[in-house]
Amino acid sequence: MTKRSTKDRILDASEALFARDGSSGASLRAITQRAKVNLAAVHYHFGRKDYLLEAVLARRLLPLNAERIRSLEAYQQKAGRKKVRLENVIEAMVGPALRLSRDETKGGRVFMRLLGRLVLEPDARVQKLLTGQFETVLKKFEPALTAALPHLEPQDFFWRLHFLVGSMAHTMADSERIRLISGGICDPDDTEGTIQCLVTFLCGGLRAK
Amino acid sequence: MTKRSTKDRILDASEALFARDGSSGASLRAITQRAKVNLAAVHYHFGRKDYLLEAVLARRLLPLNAERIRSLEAYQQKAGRKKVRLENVIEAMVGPALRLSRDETKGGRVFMRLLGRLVLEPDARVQKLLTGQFETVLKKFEPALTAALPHLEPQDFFWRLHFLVGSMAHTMADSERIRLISGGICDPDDTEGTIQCLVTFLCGGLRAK
DNA sequence: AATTAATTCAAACGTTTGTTTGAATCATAC
DNA sequence: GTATGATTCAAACAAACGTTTGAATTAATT
Repeated sequence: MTKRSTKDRILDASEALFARDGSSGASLRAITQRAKVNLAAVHYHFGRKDYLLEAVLARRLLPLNAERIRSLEAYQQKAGRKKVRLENVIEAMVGPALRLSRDETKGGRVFMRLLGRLVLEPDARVQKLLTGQFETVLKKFEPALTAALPHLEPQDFFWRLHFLVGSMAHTMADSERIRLISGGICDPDDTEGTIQCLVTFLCGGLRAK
Repeated sequence: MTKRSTKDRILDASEALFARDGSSGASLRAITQRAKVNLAAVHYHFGRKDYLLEAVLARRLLPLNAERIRSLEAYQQKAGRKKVRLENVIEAMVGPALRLSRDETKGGRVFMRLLGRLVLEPDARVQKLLTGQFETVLKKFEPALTAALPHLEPQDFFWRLHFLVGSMAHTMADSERIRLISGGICDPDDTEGTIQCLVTFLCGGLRAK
């Protein structure tokens, strides 16, 4: 077991504490203490607390969105000249995110909770990063989505996309509440089952008259 | 124009700044300055910062959930011995919340953004208040929901309820993003249109095979 | 009008915050 | 092995934080 670098240890600890306590609630002292690292190391490697938060975000988000696009392109290749089924488009969109949210070796739940919190944080730099990433993904997905939903007017299209994002974000960010309110009937650790359930729900909603 | 009481001014300012900066990011000094009130007034009226946050929350949440239940009961009365249509059950659930989220005289957008942030905040007291309120509402709605969705297995039932909450919360909390990503096509200020669009989507998702 | 209670106020309390500094330590290359 | 650059470290910085205090002021009651 080779121990992780200072930079990675800081990123891991930041991810956990930003997620738990919020970006202003998590102190650099708590972070460096958890990372077993000197306080000044944060400023040496990342410059400022703000930049640290951005680095935490980018580390997971860029690979995630790359994976989404890769997955969509795989479905498109498999469909050949025919259009991709709605179920597959949606799976390419929410599948990678949900799998990441359940993969503890890559931040998993912790990162998703952080992401959920940051969506509503009005910090300008964070927002720019988030919406920039979202628009990149949307641009890739929009043709496949409109093709699969030809009868949907633009207004309804965008609204339902908005609702989709809400369901997805909530499912990724808050994985334990469902276990509680369902009295143990639902198991958020069953990743593929959750994805299938979510895709069914979303396709039903997207296709609704 | 009779000016509002100290207590109300503090609550209003807290609501705005908690929503904008988070519960730890908003300082009591910023709050009291905005409320044009002495710093110590917060501790005099609310005791501690934590209690202030709870008071902000309770002020809007208790009336909202009362209104939800009242609305459902109105639909039940109108339906007589027949069961209430799914569309109406969902409208009773999301309608009052969305109307509140668009009513600027009652906090409106500001409160909903705060609510969205607090859902992912693990503060024990806040969580207890939130889940307690949610369970009260769910207990009232569950019979009507299962009656309107008789073929749904319990597992799917709870999952879809979870997805519903996500769409609803996201729509209430983040009202301007939709305008941006839709290029102005969608108008979040059209409250009743948004409600109808959301109800349609949710019913489609809930009924999906 | 006098007395009591409720409220507001300026000032200070001790912590904790993000950030900086300059020396000490480590690794690498010559 | 010595010089050079990268990294770590303990210590300190000023600023901002939540909270407390006790006197001043206002409102309510007798």
